[in-house]
Amino acid sequence: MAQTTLYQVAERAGVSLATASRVLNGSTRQVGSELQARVLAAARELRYTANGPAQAMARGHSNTVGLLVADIADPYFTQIAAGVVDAAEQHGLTVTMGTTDRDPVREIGHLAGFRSQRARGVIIVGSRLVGVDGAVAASADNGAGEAGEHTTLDEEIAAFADIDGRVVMISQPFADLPVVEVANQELAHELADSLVEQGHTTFAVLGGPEGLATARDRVAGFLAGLAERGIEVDPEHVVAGPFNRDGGHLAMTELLERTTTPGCVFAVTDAMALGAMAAIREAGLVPGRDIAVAGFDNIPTLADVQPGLTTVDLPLREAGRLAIELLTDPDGEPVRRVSGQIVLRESTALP
Amino acid sequence: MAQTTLYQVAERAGVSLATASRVLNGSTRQVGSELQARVLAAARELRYTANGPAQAMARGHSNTVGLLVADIADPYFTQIAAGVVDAAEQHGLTVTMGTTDRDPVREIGHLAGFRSQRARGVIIVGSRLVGVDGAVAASADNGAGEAGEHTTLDEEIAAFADIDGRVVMISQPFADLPVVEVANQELAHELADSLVEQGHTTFAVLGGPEGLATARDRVAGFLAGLAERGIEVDPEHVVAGPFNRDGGHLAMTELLERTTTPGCVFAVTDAMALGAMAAIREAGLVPGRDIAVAGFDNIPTLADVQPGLTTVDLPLREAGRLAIELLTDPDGEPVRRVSGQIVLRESTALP
DNA sequence: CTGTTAGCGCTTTCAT
DNA sequence: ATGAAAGCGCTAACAG
Repeated sequence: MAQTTLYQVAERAGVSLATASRVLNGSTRQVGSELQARVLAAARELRYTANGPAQAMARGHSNTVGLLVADIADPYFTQIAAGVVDAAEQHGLTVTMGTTDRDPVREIGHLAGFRSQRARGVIIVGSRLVGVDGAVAASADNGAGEAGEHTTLDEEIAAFADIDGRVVMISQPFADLPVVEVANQELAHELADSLVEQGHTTFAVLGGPEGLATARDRVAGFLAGLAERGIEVDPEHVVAGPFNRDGGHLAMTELLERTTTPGCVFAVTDAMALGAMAAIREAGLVPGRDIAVAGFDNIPTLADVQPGLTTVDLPLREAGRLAIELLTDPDGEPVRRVSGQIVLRESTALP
Repeated sequence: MAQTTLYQVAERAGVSLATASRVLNGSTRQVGSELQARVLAAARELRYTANGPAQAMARGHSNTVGLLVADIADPYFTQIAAGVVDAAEQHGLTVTMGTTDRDPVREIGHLAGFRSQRARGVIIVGSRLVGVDGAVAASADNGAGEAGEHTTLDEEIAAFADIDGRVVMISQPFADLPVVEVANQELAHELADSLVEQGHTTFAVLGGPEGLATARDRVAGFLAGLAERGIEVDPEHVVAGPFNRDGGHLAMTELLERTTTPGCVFAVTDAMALGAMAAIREAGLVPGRDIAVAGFDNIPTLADVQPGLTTVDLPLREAGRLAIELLTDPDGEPVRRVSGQIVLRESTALP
């Protein structure tokens, strides 16, 4: 037996399709309590469940929001996603996921896919590579399978406006899109302050890829904080690497091969810090004793390990929640900002 | 300007709607290369993107698959999700997420939601509480907002069959549903073997909640492995607790309050092991030296910490991939099995 | 407050 | 191989 349709419900309740619709979908129109009760009863008896696609088609949009992240297995994204999914559920929205692996082509492809689904909006989670946005030609690809076409992010975003969809960013501003900003720069600055106050005097920085705004901001903020305290960092001691555990390992290894070993290393990400610590151990040194290490993000799993990693705690779930707010409240403040908190632990405690 | 419709494409290409549809949607029907080219060109020029909901309505189902997990921030689920999303993308499917927090009511609610979306299928990721399934009455709730109704998991699954949707499980069998099984019991058994071989003689077990099949299987397998080696575990030394970091902490704390301290503690989850190690430290002991600790799952973030945690590596991404296979290939073997690998590290190395 | 009636954009028989 | 036309289930004017 197929699913019950609204028509069947209306029939059984002895009302018109329109009335049944009005009762069951929370329309603004009022319905007499008598009929209302009958419709409700009929719906229950028939186990009526609305046909989403049909509603979406009639209304012009679904109640889906797309979530675009670089890697869904990364604790950073995962926490944001948790906030998004949570808030979405409260708003009666369902979230569909796409992973980009930081590939602008895939990003645009997913955007086209979400648009094809007539998503209410999409959330793009930061750490996008900058400087490649508008310039990238991508072959968009939707479920219907159409001819390859060339589009840019801007065009894709404009296309979203056509279907009354909203695109919001988390952590990385883009054009005039609503955005949940993370105080990367300020927090990195604060972290530098704290580290200097703890007594550290020589530093190195493990930055992410050049094009990553998040990484760049954290590095900049950190160096600025140091500079303010009169500490210069040898450019040789600022080394870039992929934005993950292996990147940290790589960068740290490279750093250790150079002559002077810094007293304290700041990795722009906890994951990178993890890799860095591994590299330090492989070099026969003890992280937290021979070389202090600090990270950024405060990923939960690391809260209990030894030595505790000094890092910056970010309200990532909250950021996800705010993104949904941005999406559902078109008239609210389009720029939300979340800050964070320095977490000092043993990895940077001086003997 | 609104989105281009198929009709506009057909018009511009000078063909019928049907022909345009056949060219653009990969129908089985053939179209002359001449017209085909014209349609393709028109689609490209007009930047045509199919209207998903319309297609879903006409076809009777969307190309969405629902993914149901307990907690999207948990590394365990996160890895599975990564595999699912990956494989789904390759099959041209999009995945929409729901979190249940192990609440059967929410589980059923999401199932109804996915059904309402006319999902092609849904993947329920294990660690469901058993013994409550068929019996739980839940008020399902779909986007259209209907009257509250009472449904059971079985009914919800049956309803899915009505829309030609498939429900598959990961890690926990249910009814006759296709399932990706994880060799929890066997691996726990093996782990016990390895630990005994390493020289451990007295054990304690930090199990999850009673109703969790995954937890139960791991405990059972572990105890069986020990028994086979002639080692009995005092029932007092098998303590249950929530399936997460805090649960491990709780259980370990409880354990430490009892008189005899075991030589080795097996936590059924890495997360619990983490909590346990914290508790051990709080008691002034050193995990890996005073008390050996082993976990299960091999969550990536923990690979680099000290002491390295002995655990069992599970091909979770692969499990996710297999679930999509189960969904897309109705005629394949309905029971897939993934095993894993013991990973011995310092946390259980005897001095 | 309730019912009638067009569509929404696409797929799919059924003819030709 | 191509086209005409009938829905898919629901919403939203538009009339009472």
